Amino acid sequence: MTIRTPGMNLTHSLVESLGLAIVTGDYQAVGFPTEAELSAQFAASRSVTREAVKMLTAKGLLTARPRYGTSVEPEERWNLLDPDVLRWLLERKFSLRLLQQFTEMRLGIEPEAAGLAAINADKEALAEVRRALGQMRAAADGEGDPLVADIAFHVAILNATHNPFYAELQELVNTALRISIRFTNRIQGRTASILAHETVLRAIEARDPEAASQAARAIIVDVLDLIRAARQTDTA
Amino acid sequence: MTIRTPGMNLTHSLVESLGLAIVTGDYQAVGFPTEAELSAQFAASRSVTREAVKMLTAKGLLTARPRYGTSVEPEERWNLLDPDVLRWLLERKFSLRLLQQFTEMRLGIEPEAAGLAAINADKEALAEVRRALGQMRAAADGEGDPLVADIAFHVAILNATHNPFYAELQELVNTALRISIRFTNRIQGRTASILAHETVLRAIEARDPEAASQAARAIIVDVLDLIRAARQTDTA
DNA sequence: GAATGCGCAATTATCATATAAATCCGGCCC
DNA sequence: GGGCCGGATTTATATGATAATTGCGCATTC
Repeated sequence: MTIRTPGMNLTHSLVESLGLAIVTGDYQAVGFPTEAELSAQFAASRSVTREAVKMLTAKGLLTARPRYGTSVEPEERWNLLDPDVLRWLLERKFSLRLLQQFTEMRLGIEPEAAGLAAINADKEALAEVRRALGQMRAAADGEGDPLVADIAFHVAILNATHNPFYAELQELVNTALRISIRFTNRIQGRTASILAHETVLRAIEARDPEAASQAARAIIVDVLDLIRAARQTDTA
Repeated sequence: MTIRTPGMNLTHSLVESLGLAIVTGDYQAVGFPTEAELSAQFAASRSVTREAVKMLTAKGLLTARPRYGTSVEPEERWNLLDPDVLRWLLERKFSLRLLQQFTEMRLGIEPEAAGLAAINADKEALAEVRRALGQMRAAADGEGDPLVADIAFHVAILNATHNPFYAELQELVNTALRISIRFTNRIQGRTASILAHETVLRAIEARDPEAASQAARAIIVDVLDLIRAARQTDTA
């Protein structure tokens, strides 16, 4: 617990613990501990407790009012796209429903990003995408982690858009892919289709937004169908 | 300055001032004031200053280390999709480039959302979309604010997806639309095309994702072309 | 008996001060 | 020249006190 981790001070560790607990649903909407209780519980001073609560407030997870106390905000107010909140969401129990929602989001983002990349990508950005594809090929031959390579490919495309809002979604795609691949591997020994990824790259290189978009979309639709099928049999 | 605004305490007001200043670029990467300087500058105690800095840290705008001081994070680390950060971005000087990036983002989000809405929308969500379209029609006859109605329409579709990640982007779409419409009105007396919006609604009602997606896309592509044309003449 | 206003109490908000920890910088030692 | 050490600066944490906010119960009034 008291491991000395650089950049991991007491406040930060409180934020992590509380954030994870809140997202997991450990606290009901009412009855969140008071400052005094939290301080006692974590053996921290009120300053630290208050600063941690403020950080969680900034992420939309908490709200505090005098006399009333601190309480968990309804889920609609959470900043789901905040990297921390997203990570906490991932670290809690696996959920097919959540994975589907992640993936539906990717379906909006990535095809359009690929199209935009076909328009905007410069030499360096293109090189990065190529490098990631190379890593995927190497991983297929047993050299390197296929998961890392796959993620690098998708992230490289987001960056190639040169649009900061798409770049912002790296975290989401990263998260979605990690649990996605964990899931698809469980279903079948499927490895990421290198051919499909190569098609995306070729379209971007050819400066063909429409084709890039279609190719990227195909990859995700494939995954989404798997997930929907799995949910069907789960609930059936 | 000391207006008693509910839910607008000293810490919050500090967060607003600093957040806006940072996003506007008033502070260079190095040379951000120390806690002591900030406290003096805003006539607040160190606790308040520290808590404000923590909230901005939680949004990715700042970072603090002992001895080194507090400094502004590079723009890539900002949580651009945080509602507050987004709002500060809007409140700073108008920029065609930023508007284009907002709109490119909408191009990823909204068509897919419309498609998803065609699959998932329930009675209530559909009614909300219809209601917004009604408001747009009324506004065209001079009854009510057309901007509000237009935004309500787009937001209603995001909610109709029943996917919390799309719902999360209400703020972005809201922001983008507000400056977008301010801009398009400046270019020409164009009012939002009710026909185009109606096409989206009909497709959703018909449970036709493909058509809904296409129709939503058409609306945004239209705006994007305007913006790109304007940027062309600006830089030419 | 119901509505209204008042005051108590609980909780966060703010302030003030003190101490600890981290780390940059300069100088010293080898 | 390079590594080690100490001082100084800044944030991190602790602590205690006071102010502001507001839910809730009680009394008061009609």
